[in-house]
Amino acid sequence: MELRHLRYFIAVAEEKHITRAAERLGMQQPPLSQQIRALERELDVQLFRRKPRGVELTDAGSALLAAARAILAHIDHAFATTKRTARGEQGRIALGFTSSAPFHPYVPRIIRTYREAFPLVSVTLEESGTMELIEHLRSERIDAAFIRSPLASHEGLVVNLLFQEAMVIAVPQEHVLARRPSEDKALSLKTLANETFIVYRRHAGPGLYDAILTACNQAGFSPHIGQEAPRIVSTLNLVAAGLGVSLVPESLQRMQLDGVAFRRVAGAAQPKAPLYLASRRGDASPTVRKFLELCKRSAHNS
Amino acid sequence: MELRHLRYFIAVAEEKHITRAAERLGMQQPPLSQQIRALERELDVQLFRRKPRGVELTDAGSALLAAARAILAHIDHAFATTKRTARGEQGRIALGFTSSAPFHPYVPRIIRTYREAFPLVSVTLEESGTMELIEHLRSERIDAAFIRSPLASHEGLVVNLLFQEAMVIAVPQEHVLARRPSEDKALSLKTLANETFIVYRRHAGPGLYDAILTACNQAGFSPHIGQEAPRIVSTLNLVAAGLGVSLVPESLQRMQLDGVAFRRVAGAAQPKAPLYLASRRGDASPTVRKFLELCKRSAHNS
DNA sequence: TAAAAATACTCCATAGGTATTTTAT
DNA sequence: ATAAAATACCTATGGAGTATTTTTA
Repeated sequence: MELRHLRYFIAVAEEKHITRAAERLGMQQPPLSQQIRALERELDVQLFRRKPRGVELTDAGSALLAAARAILAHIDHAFATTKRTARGEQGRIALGFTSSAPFHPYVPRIIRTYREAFPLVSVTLEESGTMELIEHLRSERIDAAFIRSPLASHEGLVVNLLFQEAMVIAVPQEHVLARRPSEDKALSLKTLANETFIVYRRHAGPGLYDAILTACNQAGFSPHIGQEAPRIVSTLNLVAAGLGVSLVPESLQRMQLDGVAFRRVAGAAQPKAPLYLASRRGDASPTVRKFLELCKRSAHNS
Repeated sequence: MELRHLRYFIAVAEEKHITRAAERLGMQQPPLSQQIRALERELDVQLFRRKPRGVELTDAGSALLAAARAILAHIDHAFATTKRTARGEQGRIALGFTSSAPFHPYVPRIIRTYREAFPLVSVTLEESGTMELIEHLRSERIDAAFIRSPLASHEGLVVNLLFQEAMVIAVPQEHVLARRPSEDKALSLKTLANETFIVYRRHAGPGLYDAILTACNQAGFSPHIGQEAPRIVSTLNLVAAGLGVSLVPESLQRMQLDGVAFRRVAGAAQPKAPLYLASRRGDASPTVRKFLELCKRSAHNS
């Protein structure tokens, strides 16, 4: 059995006339008769009754006609889906986030833009610690992850810098530094030299931890590290509870957390928090490639 | 595109190895490679990544694999349905009845037996007057009808006698004939010579009408015809109302209608009510043919 | 008897086979 | 260096064409 048989069968069934069907198919009557008979012999079923002015479908032929059309439609559909998948227009993509990433305005914007551009791709999102995200990337549980650490050393992964944003000082609302009147709501880092710092756990993702240490060292002091929070957002809860101060990406200000005051860092040397996109090196999935392209384009245009 | 391409594609996708897939397919590697490439060229999609130790599916290939399996299953299913249809095991059949037919015990039994033997055939039933049934047979609204008139003259239809059953006398319960004590509950037809007869309308189906007239004529009188009922069952309602007497198929006794008494016909010459099965001459539908065969077998065994 | 399908045959396109080269790790 | 896929070329099956016969209302 080949699709040819079904195509020929449909033509004959529609024309009720082998000679006319052969014309429509651009062939001669005898080979068409032969193929129809071959189909009937293979199925061991009479599909047409031969009449002196054409042919007519038997009951079995009618049943096959409906099915044959559905089968050809099924094939068309399968081919269209295959092509869309090859163009990255259809499929699945799983994305990971470290907890601070969704606050960066570009990240939700990228996701929204991607979903609008590729509505047939089902997108799943997962929030997790940076190290877990790296592990999930390797195990193909996710396809790309927004993280705050470069971690370029990881074999088989690529990490691209998407954005840099300023870091801001977070202090408890009741803290003396929050009350100090200030024209531009800025504080120099040096004023924090004797404060306790709340940081994001280094082994859960060293990016921000190292950024804070570097900034303090450049400001001329080595910070006193207090509690280490398991997630970036919990850093702010600890600050709100009065356990210390921190330096966090400025986009976290939109959390509107009671008990925390934010202050810009005074001076020219603004500490920066990077946002990276991690993915598998050489990932061949067109879906993922299209997503990475979109992210890089977005980063470039900002 | 031919089914060959899908079959080959599935084999290669499952083996992840063109050479092994070729072995499994009983062919050589180069033609298989060629067919796979032809499929990729036709779809304009890369389905496999060639690796030094075999091949692996691309995303598009995975999408096609699932679809290709579904398509082959679709074809298998279509062929099975076609074969069952050719054997009369699947499809539809529409049956008609004149109103008295369902009371004959063999008729519901035949329908039940048929449905058990051919559970995939959907059976629809319709009750109507004999002439309407004949018309619906011609217009292919129904495929076979149980009627009480031979009507063999109808061009293009075949009418087979299935059963003969005795006719019984129906008299109003309060009628003097119903009260007359009788050993065997029989009455001779002659005792009805002066009664008014309720009959089933001749133009709605002449079978019973003519049977009654013939029986009375043979008994030596010409019956006085009163009201003509539009359906056989309404004949009994008119008898119950005291408007006359009638001769009806004995199976109608199971109606248990208040106000009507039944009496066997005394004597050797029992009038008979026939039950016929009408169908289109040369109906090629295997479904219908199987049903007719079953009916004839049932009639023969009774 | 006439229209259409079936049969008998011929041809050739292409699926499949054989031998070899290229590729990728 | 090696396994596997690709390429080149050849063969032959069978799909399609031509001529004719058979079928049936």
